[in-house]
Amino acid sequence: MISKLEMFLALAKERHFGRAAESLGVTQPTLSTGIKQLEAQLGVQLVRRGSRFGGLTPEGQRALTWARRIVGDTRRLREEMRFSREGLAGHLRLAVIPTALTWASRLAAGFSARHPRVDFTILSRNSEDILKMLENLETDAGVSYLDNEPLGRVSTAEMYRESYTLVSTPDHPLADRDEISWADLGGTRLCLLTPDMQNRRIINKAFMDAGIAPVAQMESNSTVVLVSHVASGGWATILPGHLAEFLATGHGLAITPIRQEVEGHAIGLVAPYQEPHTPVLEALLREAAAMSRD
Amino acid sequence: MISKLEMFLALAKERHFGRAAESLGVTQPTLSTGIKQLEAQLGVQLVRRGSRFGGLTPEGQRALTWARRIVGDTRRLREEMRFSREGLAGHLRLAVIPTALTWASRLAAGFSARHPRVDFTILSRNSEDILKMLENLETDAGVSYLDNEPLGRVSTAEMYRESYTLVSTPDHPLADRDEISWADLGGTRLCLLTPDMQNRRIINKAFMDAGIAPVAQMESNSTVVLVSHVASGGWATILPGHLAEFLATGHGLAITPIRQEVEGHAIGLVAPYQEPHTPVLEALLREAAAMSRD
DNA sequence: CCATCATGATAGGCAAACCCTATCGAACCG
DNA sequence: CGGTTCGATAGGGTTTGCCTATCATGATGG
Repeated sequence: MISKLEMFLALAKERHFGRAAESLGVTQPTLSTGIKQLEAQLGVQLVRRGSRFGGLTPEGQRALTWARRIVGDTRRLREEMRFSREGLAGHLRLAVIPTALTWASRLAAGFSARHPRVDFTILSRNSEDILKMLENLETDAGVSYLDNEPLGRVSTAEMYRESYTLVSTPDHPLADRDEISWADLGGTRLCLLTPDMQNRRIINKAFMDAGIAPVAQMESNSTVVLVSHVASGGWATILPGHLAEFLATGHGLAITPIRQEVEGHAIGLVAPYQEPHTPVLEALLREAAAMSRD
Repeated sequence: MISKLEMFLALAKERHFGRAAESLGVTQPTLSTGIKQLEAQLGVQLVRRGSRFGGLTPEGQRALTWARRIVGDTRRLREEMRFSREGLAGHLRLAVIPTALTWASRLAAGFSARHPRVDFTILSRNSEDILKMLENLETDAGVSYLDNEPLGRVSTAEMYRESYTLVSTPDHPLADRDEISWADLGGTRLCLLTPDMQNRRIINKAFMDAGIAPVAQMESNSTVVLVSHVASGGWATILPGHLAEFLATGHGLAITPIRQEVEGHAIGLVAPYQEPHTPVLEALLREAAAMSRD
């Protein structure tokens, strides 16, 4: 039964019988009959079929929600038992927004020091993808904005709050100011994250609130690109303070704080909501919460 | 896998291999190997074994929580698919505190009128048992106090608030008063519910607050017994107003309201918390919430 | 101290389920 | 119309599941 549900999840994700089968390491006929049996057991059609995959039926959509929960909880059960057998050990997958990568790395390093037998995969993703990955069981936890988008059923632990800085070459007209405001940035040639990043949308909003239009003449989904462009001259970018410091050191760049009217957006760990949590997630949430107190 | 988890649930409940097997309709060796396989798959021992069942290990306790969720969600998945196939039809099990039985019956009757193909089992239980039954998947929903005990992870819909009355023979010294207070009941020979019922504990507390000691000379877990004792003469009992009216009519008994200082305890539907709910539970919760507005 | 009982584990055999390879049939594409 | 993609179906070997029968171990009691 559970293996059928896993097949169903794979099919819903891949939207293709062959690829779904391959992703599970079974052949296409196996998956095909598996789905058919699942439909027979539940007594409803889950998948629309023509001569190819035609999407889920409404019942299929509904069943998908339950399947995710059941399969997710089963994996968590297994994981938890493995932990009680081997102690905190295994693999943790983290999906992180680009501007929080240094914090995620600190989080993982700290956790790793305490629990040396846990290893990590850290992926850079935008905040929307992170939520999708949590839903699809493709990541164990995320690091993202906590207060800005509907997060759904998740547990969170705040790690820090963002404040922004202008990163520029020292000869930039604003570079020697102690502090600037968003409005000061009116004519600056900027290099910013792509609009699928929430950070970019926050910056856009800050510009709008200041009554000026954003002028992103160069976009990237990587903060490394932003800073290397700034270093190559003629550009400036806006980054959270901690990240600016990390990336700009050694390149002879100037960092100028931008005045903040309200408290910055909270950033922290996001994990699928469960009662109870597995021991690793519990420990990771504690570790993340501890960082905010430093 | 899921069938193994069901075996594990049955074993945890029965605490006996043979009976657990019987309750599932399999033989004892089947269940025995099933548990053994589950332990092998999870890599931990779940059950302590001597020559007989020796309780769950700590890992087993932990696994039990997950197993309940996984098996419960699987049943809900099946149920929901059945509903999308056949419409609202099937069987709904309700566990109800004795003093709310008439309301539960109204709830079920109203629901039944709207959804004729759903039938009911209504069991009278104390509030503690109701929570246990919800946990063990032995009932689909309960009707109980909402504001008094830790309810755990449940959804609720308030139906009404209790107010108490004295039920007595007309010759009782308090019977002709418009309203009495708890303190007035000092010397009365009372017939009350057993102390495992929360209603009784509430009454005890009311007496304590009024500075008098409860004098229950006759106890029962059935309100029918209470009222029939009152009718047989020489006794009085305390019941929620609605129930007093229902049970006392036709027996020539007097009903005297007891003055209430604060708003009465909320009573309502209690269902396992899930996101999303199954269609039946959704409908039942709506039906229950609607009753409070009448 | 031995006979009996209760309880769970183990062995052997049969049936069902599972998953593979091979193949088919329908839609789509140039 | 020939080629290609995609999912369904058929047949067969292997595995799993469940049953009956039996065994091993403590507890119970005379």
